[in-house]
Amino acid sequence: MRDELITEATRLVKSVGVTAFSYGDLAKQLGIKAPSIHHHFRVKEDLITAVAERYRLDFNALVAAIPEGLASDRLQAYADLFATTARSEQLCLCGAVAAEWLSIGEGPRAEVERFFADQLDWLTDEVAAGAASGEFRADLDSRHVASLVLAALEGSMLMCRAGASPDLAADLGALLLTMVGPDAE
Amino acid sequence: MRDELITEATRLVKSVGVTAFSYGDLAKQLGIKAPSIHHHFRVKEDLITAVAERYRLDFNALVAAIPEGLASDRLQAYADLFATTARSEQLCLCGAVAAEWLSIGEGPRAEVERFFADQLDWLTDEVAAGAASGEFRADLDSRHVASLVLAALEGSMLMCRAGASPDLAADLGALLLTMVGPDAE
DNA sequence: GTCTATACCAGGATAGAC
DNA sequence: GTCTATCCTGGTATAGAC
Repeated sequence: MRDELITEATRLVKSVGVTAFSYGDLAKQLGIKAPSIHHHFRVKEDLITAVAERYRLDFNALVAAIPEGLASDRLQAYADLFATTARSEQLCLCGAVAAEWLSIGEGPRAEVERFFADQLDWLTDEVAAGAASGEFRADLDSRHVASLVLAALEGSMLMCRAGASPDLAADLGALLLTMVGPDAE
Repeated sequence: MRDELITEATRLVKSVGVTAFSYGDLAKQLGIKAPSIHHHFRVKEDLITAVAERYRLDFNALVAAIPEGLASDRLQAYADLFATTARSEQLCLCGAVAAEWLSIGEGPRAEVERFFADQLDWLTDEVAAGAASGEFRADLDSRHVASLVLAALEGSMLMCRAGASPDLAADLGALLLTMVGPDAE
């Protein structure tokens, strides 16, 4: 049941946001009563913290499962992870939580910071590897490029809700690969 | 007073989000009582709509005031508009509203869509002009590049709250200019 | 145009029975 | 581990006086 609560809460946060979802919503979805949730998560902040932690771990597992190969293929696969979320009209969980930064507690904040740090680390390594192998242009700072990729993917999910194509995240991934490729011009 | 309400509500939404701010918070800041606000905005959705509309118009005015010159200078000035917001630990108002898309009404949604459409139109023209003049590489689709710029700037504000440098938005602007420049390699 | 008073509802959280 | 009952708080909104 604890797992199911986290799963459903994750879906709700990605859809409506942290403040806007209630224990009542969550209980209704799972066929239990709201106070029962307090047995598993004493206060709402504990639940959000657990949600963010599991999201980070699950996401890292998905990233780790990206097959070896060209850096460009791996980065496109990475962008597609976000594109999947965007197509379902949801946000990256950590993006949604970050948007309400001042309304959440310390626990969730620490998890979200860790999520972004993990993503930047992975992307930085990947971009650096592509540059080292000659697959990408070598005159750019890897960590800056990594930040650009992550920021663009997070932002694209916001824009998907406000009229942009559901394929925006995937398209931006492809465009970024063109731009970092050595065949500019 | 109506103007002051919109000004203060804008600040609150950019800081804590739409759902998390109340008429009570707003009233306290302005030294009046919460019910007085209903005289100016019958329901909260009306206020959010007005906030989003004014933000869009004001932002468009700032963009229109960017001096003529090189496309790269103009784009960097554009990025700096977002960087200013990021440095104050706030979000783009429309990014914040978009993050709570399912909790807001039709009025605010329409305004936010118009905001993003306006930004994409301006950026697309600017990128196309830079490409036409030889300032930027010409093999990229202007509208895609425009989407990338906007998504990256919106995303960078989220990341600023979660540990990223306050200068991230400005840095990404500079990086994007390097990447679209004709001097790749 | 702002106030007080108030209605009304919803959310978070606790206590204690089963 | 889930329930019912309950408390408290805070939020939106209305009515009507000033």
